[in-house]
Amino acid sequence: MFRIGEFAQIAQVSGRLLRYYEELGLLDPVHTDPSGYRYYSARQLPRLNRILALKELGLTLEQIKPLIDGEVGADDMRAMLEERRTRALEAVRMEEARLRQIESRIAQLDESGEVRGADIVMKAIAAQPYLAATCMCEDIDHAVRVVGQVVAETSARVSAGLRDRLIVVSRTEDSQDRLDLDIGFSLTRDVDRTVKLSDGLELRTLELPAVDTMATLVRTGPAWRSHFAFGAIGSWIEGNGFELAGPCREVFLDPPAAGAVDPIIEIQFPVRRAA
Amino acid sequence: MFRIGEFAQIAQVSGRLLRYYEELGLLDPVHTDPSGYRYYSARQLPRLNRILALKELGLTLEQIKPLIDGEVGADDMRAMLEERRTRALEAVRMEEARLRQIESRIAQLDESGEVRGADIVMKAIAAQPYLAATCMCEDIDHAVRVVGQVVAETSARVSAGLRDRLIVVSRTEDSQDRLDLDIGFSLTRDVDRTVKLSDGLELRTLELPAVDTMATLVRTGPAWRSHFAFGAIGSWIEGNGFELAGPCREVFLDPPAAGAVDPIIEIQFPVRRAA
DNA sequence: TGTTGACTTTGACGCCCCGTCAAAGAGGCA
DNA sequence: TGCCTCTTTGACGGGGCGTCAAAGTCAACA
Repeated sequence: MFRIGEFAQIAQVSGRLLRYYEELGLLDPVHTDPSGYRYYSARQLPRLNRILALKELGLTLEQIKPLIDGEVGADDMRAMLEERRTRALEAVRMEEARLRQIESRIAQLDESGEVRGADIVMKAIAAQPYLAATCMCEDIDHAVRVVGQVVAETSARVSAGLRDRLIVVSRTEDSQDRLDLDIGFSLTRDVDRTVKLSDGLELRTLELPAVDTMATLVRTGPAWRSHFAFGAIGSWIEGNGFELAGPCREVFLDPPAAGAVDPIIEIQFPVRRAA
Repeated sequence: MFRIGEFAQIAQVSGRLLRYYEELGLLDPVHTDPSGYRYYSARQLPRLNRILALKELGLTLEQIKPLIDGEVGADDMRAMLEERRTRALEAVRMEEARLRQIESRIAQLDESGEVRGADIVMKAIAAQPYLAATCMCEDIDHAVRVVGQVVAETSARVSAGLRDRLIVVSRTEDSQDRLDLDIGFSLTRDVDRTVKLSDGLELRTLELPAVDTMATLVRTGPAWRSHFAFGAIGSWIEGNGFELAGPCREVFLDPPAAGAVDPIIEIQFPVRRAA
């Protein structure tokens, strides 16, 4: 029979923990004397160790309680372990991703003295209805002009209420010299209609698919500077063990009406873990 | 200018989080009207995203605060990142170990329907002074007799106060058929003396070295059953990616005086990560 | 102009597993 | 008897918000 201090020392735990486990009904002392002193026996060590071992597996004390009381069959035990395994695998991957991100940033500090892509964030984006015109543009300036045209004509022609935010989707490959774009607005309601604009442009309803892992970066400034943002996000994707998984999007978050003042644009790249 | 709900939706965070960050001084709304409504601008997204990105790296909000306010130079930033990298690496290894343990237990359930080695726990053991006799024993029975002899003669001959707990250290290799043992007591004080016992045995002061990673298992029952416990701990070590790193110990936790009643023994194996 | 109904406010509690501190009592040694 | 160590109960804290409650605001529609 040991008092709590000695027992704690043998088991390499704190007295506080033993009291807490008693409170939870996980491990009662074999005897408590009238003054309140707790007494433990060496024969309780296997039970305590079983608790600690299960805790190591990542189970909560709540989950451990029925397990050590033998109130659970092998099947339930298996199910719990399988579930824990899934979570643990997930945790390993998350920690590895975290590690890659940290190392990527250290590398950036080392080579440039500053951190680019400091504000790249991964999100999940839900599917959304989309009313857009498809257009092959010669160059950036051409694209900017078409965007202005679409904004102006759409706000005039399309009834209010279903317009939400201006989005440009770019299916452009690096190798191409022309830009393959969709230019239009995401919708708040699911509407099916077609709108003809001037210069042969035509708005059609499409659906922007959901993307679970979307690398996003918010930038501002004139259009020709978007080049830098794309570069940053590209090296971030590479440095963090991802690869491109679809066409990128540019979401205009600020007043899309006034084309003059610096727009705020969120660039979105669908990505997946590189093989 | 967005109200909190819309801004939260754009940034894919909760309103609660935005209020919390304001409370911490991480991100103030651009404007708060007399009724208390908060208003945010799209231009605050980069700042919010920077916070979120740093949080992804595992920094605490406390640490992030000076970083986004630009009150920290590149050197301090580097130091923080290096420190985080160390921690992240550690976390990866811990999660991997956890995963191995879980999988090892699932495998045990699959092949035997029960979990052996359920109560194996890793501890760090500090160095401790040790007063012991070295003895080559023919077999287990011989060892048990010598242990009884050492216990009886030591408790009679050695002054009280420096005796603590009976420990048997076994340097025996699997291939050998004789047991190479140290049998003696750990000491509470550092004493240097030699004690002669009968049958040519001699107690000398040694030091049990500290072990950082010690796999331990508490068992009870007669000596010949220790075989099973050793088997369990052996397969645990293998199944969890460790390997043996030194002589094992048996620590008698119960009254070492009475040799008859089932002793409670903690078996300790020094281990290291397998290469 | 009133009435919804959706949104927002502050405030508080909860979570998970204890570490840590405080004040007061108990046990053991000189 | 005095003193020192150990133990008791009780409470707070922490990290990063989620969640609920009660009350106030806003915009749209009848």
